[in-house]
Amino acid sequence: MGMTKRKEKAARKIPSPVVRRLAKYRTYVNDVAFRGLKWITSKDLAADLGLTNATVRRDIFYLNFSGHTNRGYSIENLERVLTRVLGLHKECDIVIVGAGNLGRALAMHGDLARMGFRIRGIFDSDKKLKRKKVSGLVIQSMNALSAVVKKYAVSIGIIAVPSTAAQLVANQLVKAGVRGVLNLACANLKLPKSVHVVEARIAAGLSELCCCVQIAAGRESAALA
Amino acid sequence: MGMTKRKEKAARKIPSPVVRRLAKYRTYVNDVAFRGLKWITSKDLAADLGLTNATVRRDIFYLNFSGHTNRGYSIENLERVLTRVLGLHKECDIVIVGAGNLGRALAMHGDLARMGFRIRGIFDSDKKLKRKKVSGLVIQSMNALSAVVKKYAVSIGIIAVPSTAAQLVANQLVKAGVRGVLNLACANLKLPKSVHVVEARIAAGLSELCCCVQIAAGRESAALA
DNA sequence: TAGATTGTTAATCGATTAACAATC
DNA sequence: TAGATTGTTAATCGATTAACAATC
Repeated sequence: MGMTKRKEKAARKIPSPVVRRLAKYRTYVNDVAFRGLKWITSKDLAADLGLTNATVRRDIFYLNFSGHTNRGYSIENLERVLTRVLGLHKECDIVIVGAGNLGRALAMHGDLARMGFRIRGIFDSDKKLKRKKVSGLVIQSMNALSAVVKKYAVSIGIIAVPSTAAQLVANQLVKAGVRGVLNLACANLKLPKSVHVVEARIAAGLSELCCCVQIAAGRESAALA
Repeated sequence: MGMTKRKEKAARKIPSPVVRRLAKYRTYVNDVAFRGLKWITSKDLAADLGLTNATVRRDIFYLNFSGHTNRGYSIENLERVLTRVLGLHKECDIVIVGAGNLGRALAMHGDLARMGFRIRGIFDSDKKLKRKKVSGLVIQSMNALSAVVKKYAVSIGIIAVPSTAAQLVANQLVKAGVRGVLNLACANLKLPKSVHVVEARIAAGLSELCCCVQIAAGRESAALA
């Protein structure tokens, strides 16, 4: 294969807790770069993100990226490496299924465009929405999904339909050929292991918070008693 | 205190990976209850959610809830216990900050109302939106936030503003007195440890998927070579 | 009864953290 | 130089899984 030792090292799989933090690091360095900073230490990065400096160095170790003694990491270079590792250095084609409030909100979402996600189509089974426009895109019927996914080699689909329809839509997306799914619905999707699923956890996140604040409240009243 | 041994056991803190799965279990049992099932085994639950039966039993063990040999768990009772543990047995008051597309989409979101989340206010700093209505609620200026949070003892705030404003809004929510924050923006919030933060991970989730599908694609082409 | 399933402990696995030599 | 900081290994911690007695 002619691969150098160095490349082999870089290619080993990054554990998903680390990937999740890398996305945070990228948001962070993006932000501090904008504010004009040039260098960041593992200590400062950790403090700002609520982590330990050991975790930060361990994570960056996966990137096969080097910092400098006494100065830390070059923000510009770290941003470039993180962007590349996360696959954000090239545009990424996505589709949105569901043109209700949530789907339309995402289609119009500035952050996504800024990060290089290109929305190649928005679909809805509701005939009444067909041919209406959202953010420059014409809403299409579900029949058109497969052709669009193939035409643009779309790798990621966003599910923004009611939870009752989520599994059905997920199946259609997978059949059409997407490799990853972002699920905004409150539903447990059952998909082949080859397809990556990320939950946006809106409803589930609120449940979790509800649980946490309840426990916290209980502790407080117990402490007062 | 007169607490029985049993109660003490139930009160011990549930680790957050477990809480996250409990929310999944609840969605699941809610669904199968609707379909008329009465009993579910740890084996079937695990298979449907992509877990091991050991994990399911270990998790339910935290609930201080008993199943039945040979039959598994009563779906009705499990649903009740999960609902209570997650704090969804009583209505939960929330506010939404940001009345853009995303904020309005959430305000109109059926799942949240169905789960017992009561939206007590929607706020935006944009004067042009003031007094407009969303889903029966009048959009209010940020000045009104604190009074509403106090009046209804709101414990959770949803951040649906552009990422540049997220930290500022988070600070305002915490100052107003919320105990938990659901963050829909792509920003790393820095808040007191006493405040629980859950990330909806829309942009971050897409990054993660982008990273995963890219690696998967690389593997495939490597396999072909 | 034999088989299925739970409840619970102990073993395993993986992620985080501590430690520290190397370096500037 | 002394001090700060990285890169990397080893130790620790916590979560998941395996195992199995108890039970129906």
